[in-house]
Amino acid sequence: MPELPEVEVTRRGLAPFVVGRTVETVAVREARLRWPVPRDLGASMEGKRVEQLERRGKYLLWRFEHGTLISHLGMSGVWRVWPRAAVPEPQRHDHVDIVLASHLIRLTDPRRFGALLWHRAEEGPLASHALLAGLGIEPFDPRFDGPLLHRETRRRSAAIKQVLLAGDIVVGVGNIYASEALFRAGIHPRVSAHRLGHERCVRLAAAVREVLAEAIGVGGSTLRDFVSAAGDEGYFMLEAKVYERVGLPCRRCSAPIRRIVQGQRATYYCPRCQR
DNA sequence: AGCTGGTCCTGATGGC
DNA sequence: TGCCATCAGGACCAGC
Repeated sequence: MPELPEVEVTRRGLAPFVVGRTVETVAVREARLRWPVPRDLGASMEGKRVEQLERRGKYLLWRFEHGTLISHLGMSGVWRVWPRAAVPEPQRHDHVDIVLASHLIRLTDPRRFGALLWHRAEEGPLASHALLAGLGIEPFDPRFDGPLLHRETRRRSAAIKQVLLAGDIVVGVGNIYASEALFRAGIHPRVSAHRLGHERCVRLAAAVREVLAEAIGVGGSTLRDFVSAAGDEGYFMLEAKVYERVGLPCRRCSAPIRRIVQGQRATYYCPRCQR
């Protein structure tokens, strides 16, 4: 399940092969994703140079002068890089190939929760795109801190776990790292967001940043294998303190970790360390 | 077979 | 009454 760290590691892995390169051809062979991949994607990109590869939340943005390829990995999406001399036969869940001079970049997404859309520059600023406009602040933006989190949660009565996941205050916190960040901050996942005091918001903001940064570090250590990653290990995870550890002893206090369901999603926490 | 999950969408609810 | 922000639930999928 790609969370922000996976997307960021993907961005760093792809960038050397993509930025400053010109797209030769695009093949859309399985257009069914969350929304149909535009058939004329090739016409939009072929012969054009990728200026930058950026990330906003969990969206990966291929910036061209005249537009942007907006990509989301959903639940199971992976971008892989192949030398053109060694490209394997397309498989069932291979959706799109982007062919550059020396490498081919392939999007695979079995569950099809991902997205691949084209935004023309003349439509207006990318940040105003419907998918991006409502996103919260980046966790590594220096403006994201405890006071901001405190201010933004005053009107939110929902559980803090679900407010983190909503992504309209801070982006990039998925189901795994929401549990992990709350454990690190010592906050019970069911606490109403607006009940959190200033001090606890300071701790939670720091925990979110730390957990995500450490996870990027873990994924970053695999970057040297990014091209033709033979192991197909698209995802990675920080050593979980609570995630999927129901019944196991808390690594800090040994109390059994609990599993609850919030918004139809699993949450894990330590009943003694988190209040 | 039934359960899982990230995000968008829709429709309901709440506050003013 | 109306509006806006927030909230809850449903839908989308293949793989186990």
